[in-house]
Amino acid sequence: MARLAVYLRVLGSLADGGLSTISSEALANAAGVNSAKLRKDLSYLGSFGTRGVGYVVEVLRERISTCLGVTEHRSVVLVGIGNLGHALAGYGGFGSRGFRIAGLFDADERRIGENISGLCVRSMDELDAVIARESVSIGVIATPADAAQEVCDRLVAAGVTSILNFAPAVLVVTDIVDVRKVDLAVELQILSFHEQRKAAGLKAVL
Amino acid sequence: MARLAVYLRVLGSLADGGLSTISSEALANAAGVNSAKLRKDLSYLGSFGTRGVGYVVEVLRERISTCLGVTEHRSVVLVGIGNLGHALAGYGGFGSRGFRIAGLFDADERRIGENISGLCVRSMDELDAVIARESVSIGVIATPADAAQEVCDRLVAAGVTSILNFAPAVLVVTDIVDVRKVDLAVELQILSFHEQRKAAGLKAVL
DNA sequence: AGCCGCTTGTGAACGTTGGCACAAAGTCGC
DNA sequence: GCGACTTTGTGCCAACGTTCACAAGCGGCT
Ligand SMILES: NC(=O)c1ccc[n+]([C@@H]2O[C@H](COP(=O)([O-])OP(=O)(O)OC[C@H]3O[C@@H](n4cnc5c(N)ncnc54)[C@H](O)[C@@H]3O)[C@@H](O)[C@H]2O)c1
Ligand SMILES: NC(=O)c1ccc[n+]([C@@H]2O[C@H](COP(=O)([O-])OP(=O)(O)OC[C@H]3O[C@@H](n4cnc5c(N)ncnc54)[C@H](O)[C@@H]3O)[C@@H](O)[C@H]2O)c1
Repeated sequence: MARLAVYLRVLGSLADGGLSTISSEALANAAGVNSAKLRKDLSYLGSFGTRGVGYVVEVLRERISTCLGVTEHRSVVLVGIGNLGHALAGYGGFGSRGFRIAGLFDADERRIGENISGLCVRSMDELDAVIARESVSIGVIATPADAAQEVCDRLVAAGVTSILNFAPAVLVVTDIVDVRKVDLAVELQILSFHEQRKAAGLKAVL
Repeated sequence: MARLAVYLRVLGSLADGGLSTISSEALANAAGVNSAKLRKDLSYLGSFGTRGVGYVVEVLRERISTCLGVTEHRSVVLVGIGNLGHALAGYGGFGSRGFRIAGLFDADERRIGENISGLCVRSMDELDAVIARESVSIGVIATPADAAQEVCDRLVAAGVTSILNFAPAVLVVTDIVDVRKVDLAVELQILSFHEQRKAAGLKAVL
């Protein structure tokens, strides 16, 4: 479930706030979901809440972390260090969530060697070696759409089994490989769709 | 439905490729979905495919565009011009999908006046005026998580009714406002979760 | 013109997800 | 120690999304 990750993030802030236990009700509010749904989600991981009190924040965090598999730090490679790639490479949110950037790669010779917050942009030739050496299982694609499938194939061939794709392209992969895509334009169009609906509703009222 | 936007994008490439009609089967493959699902999606917009032939690409594009409300160019404002904000501001994908960036805003005085591909970073003081003047209905938040709710409130107060949030924070809003969030860490954790499952499955086989 | 094959549109079955509501269980106060 | 209150865990149902399967409709071919 996608919501587990959100719970984990909220629990993080709560732990920083010094709270040691929390009820499903409160956590559900903070995460923006129904409390019953939250309890059902947690019940998938086993039952370890204390009735009448709630959940111990630390225990819960650890349990969810284990389930998500972020206890052992996973390595990711980032391919395509353009506009977006730079932002991702410079983003601190990777490390704090249990992910390590094992390498930055780009096809453009001029970018190779560039240093971004401690990491050096590498040539695509080194991709296979780095993936094998650091046993990378996740690849992030931030290249233009035309190159996405090609890069994807290379990543899969090198042993990557999960891909996060920012390019507006549909990737075809073996079914042992998981692909998630983030498409800004799609998100905006969905919002636009709702705007459209709102406007239509308004007209209907008049 | 979120998939309409994907269909539209795929149709765009197909139109560039010179194709004039397409069957649900082919379009479904290109978009990575089931053909029955695609037909059902399209049937929501009315029935205008030709049996035995398929859909006329141009008609379909126009119909979906109208439905998504991207025919009239929508304006968006972008708040928080840091790492990510720069990438977004410099991204060409907005204009080509029917969105116009009406303004870039940041709280940091040092960023104000900065020029990013033809757009000038403005002070937050001008936010309300720009939103009103250009009748902006969509706001994009790329500030740190702490500032997200505050910025969100300002956007809503100024008249924005749809928000795309990149900050890892849960926003609370009136229910006339739509919020979509893009959270990189959550995406990675979901992939990590599947990796975990794969590893567990592997162990079960042994 | 009539038949044939292809493709759409949709009804019905299915699995999944979300939400209510309540019993079980544990804590806190007295 | 006991009762009352709080909160979890879950059974049940409704709604939604997905998939299959097929009849109806259209174009092309003869
Ligand atoms: N910038 C954004 O805000 C944004 C938002 C959403 C989606 N996207 C998408 O993300 C992708 C990247 O966007 P961008 O703005 O960073 O583009 P960009 O052109 O700035 O960067 C693309 C990078 O990919 C590299 N590249 C090209 N072909 C490659 C290959 N075969 N192998 C390895 N590297 C290769 C290029 O050298 C370049 O550095 C695009 O598909 C874009 O549509 C960008
Ligand atoms: N960089 C990434 O790849 C990435 C990926 C996913 C999510 N995010 C999230 O996106 C957000 C921005 O990331 P970033 O890397 O660009 O951070 P950043 O620190 O580089 O940029 C944040 C910008 O927001 C501005 N800002 C701060 N408070 C503000 C306010 N109250 N009003 C207006 N502007 C304000 C700052 O001046 C700064 O320019 C963060 O929440 C981050 O977690 C970033």
